[in-house]
Amino acid sequence: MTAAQNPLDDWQARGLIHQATATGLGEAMAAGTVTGYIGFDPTAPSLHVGSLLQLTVLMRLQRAGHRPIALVGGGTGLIGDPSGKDEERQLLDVEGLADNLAALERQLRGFLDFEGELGAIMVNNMDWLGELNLIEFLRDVGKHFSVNSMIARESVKRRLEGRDHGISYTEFSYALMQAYDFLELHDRHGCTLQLGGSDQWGNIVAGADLIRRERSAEVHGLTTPLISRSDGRKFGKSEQGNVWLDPEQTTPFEFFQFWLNTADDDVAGYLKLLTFLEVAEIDQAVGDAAKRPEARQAQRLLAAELTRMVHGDQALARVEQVTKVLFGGGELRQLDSAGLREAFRTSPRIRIDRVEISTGVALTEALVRASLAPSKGRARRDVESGAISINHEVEGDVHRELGTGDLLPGGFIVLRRGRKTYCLIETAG
RNA sequence: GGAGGUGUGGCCGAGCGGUCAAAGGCAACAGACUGUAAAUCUGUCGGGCAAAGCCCUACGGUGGUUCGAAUCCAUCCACCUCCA
Repeated sequence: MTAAQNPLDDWQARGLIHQATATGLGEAMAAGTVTGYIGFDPTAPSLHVGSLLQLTVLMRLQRAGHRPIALVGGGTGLIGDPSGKDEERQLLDVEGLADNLAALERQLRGFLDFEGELGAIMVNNMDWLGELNLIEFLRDVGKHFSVNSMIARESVKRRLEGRDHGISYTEFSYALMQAYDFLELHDRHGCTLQLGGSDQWGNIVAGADLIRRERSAEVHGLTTPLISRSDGRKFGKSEQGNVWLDPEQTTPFEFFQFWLNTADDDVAGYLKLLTFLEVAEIDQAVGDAAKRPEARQAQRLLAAELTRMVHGDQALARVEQVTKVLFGGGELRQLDSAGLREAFRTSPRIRIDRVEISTGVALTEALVRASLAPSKGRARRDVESGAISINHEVEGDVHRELGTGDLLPGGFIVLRRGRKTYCLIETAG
């Protein structure tokens, strides 16, 4: 582990800092090890790309020689954070939450180093929130919170004004829980820094205030900006919905493609926010890429860096191979069976009986079964408009049947609709 | 409690007895162009089939009137506006 350093200048240069407490965080970081935490909500069984920024911030903290704490909200998850929400949340049920927590912890462990002197720490706030005594909590913690200032907070105010929204006492209390988390981590692990997205600022400051009052200690808070898109749409969603870090939910191929499709205007910012490449290196790469925008080198760099970080070198290599075969030209027949299998490892696939193939399967039928078309009528229209290709060759005949002659080495057929939608047919039996 | 209005395809919105699987717009899908981009243009856009045709399902629910209903009537449901 490297000696502690102050990474704030670098963070500033990357645009990572949205708001920070005015106190001497930089000095503290230069002087010695700082322990900082970020909380992750167990609202889903996987993190998605929206959490990636927080994740990398913890990694940066560790790389700069400080100790990161990853907190999973086993307790707060039962309450629900009103920040940034217009409506009261559906309470999560206990079993679902337990599954989410386990998955979340598993993921987080993959990104941080838990070994050694400055090893990361994993905590679950259920461990202390679950044991709280209501009377004591209200006396010790509640006493430090003024309802007057709590209702002045933007996230609460919005909910008080909207006559059809409202906010329950449950969610109103959320800020106290999170503030208490900070205090608890301060006591348990000497944590003096809380990081988070810009929507967490209020909760973070509440925690810092609590610590100042209860422990007379000065602690720090820092928030990252919301990742935006130049076209104004919400970051983190593809056509298929959320982009998850779990390869079961979003395949490495889809993950890679998501980043590869980043708009030119966004790519430099994302590289700085999310990758560990040096700022100068990024500027250089983006500058070079701009000379030949069609090659989209900057997007390739971004996609490669993040795919490697989340899914590993092997997955990246596979994904790049798939990308090359799918978008680089039609050399499908040159690939041997193993290569094909590898290239389409992450593609959707269906099985069709070998016997069935040998007697002929209508193309329209196959398209429906492959989920490339919702109905045969639709499949027919797609074929007529030249959208469908078999093994990378456009097929315009509606009455075309798939037969053994279409099988690639290894017994596959590659069906494609449009440019980007694929399905692999495997034969079985 | 009283008066009135509205409910149409993923969304908005026309239609107000047959020619309506329902104008138009948006979204979506595909094609051309391109950089696996944006914009633009073109086509498609409920489902099925031996398909320029036929059949099924569909205009909030149910039940009627009619040769025939998204369109008329009754009733129920939902939402909205106004009055008190």
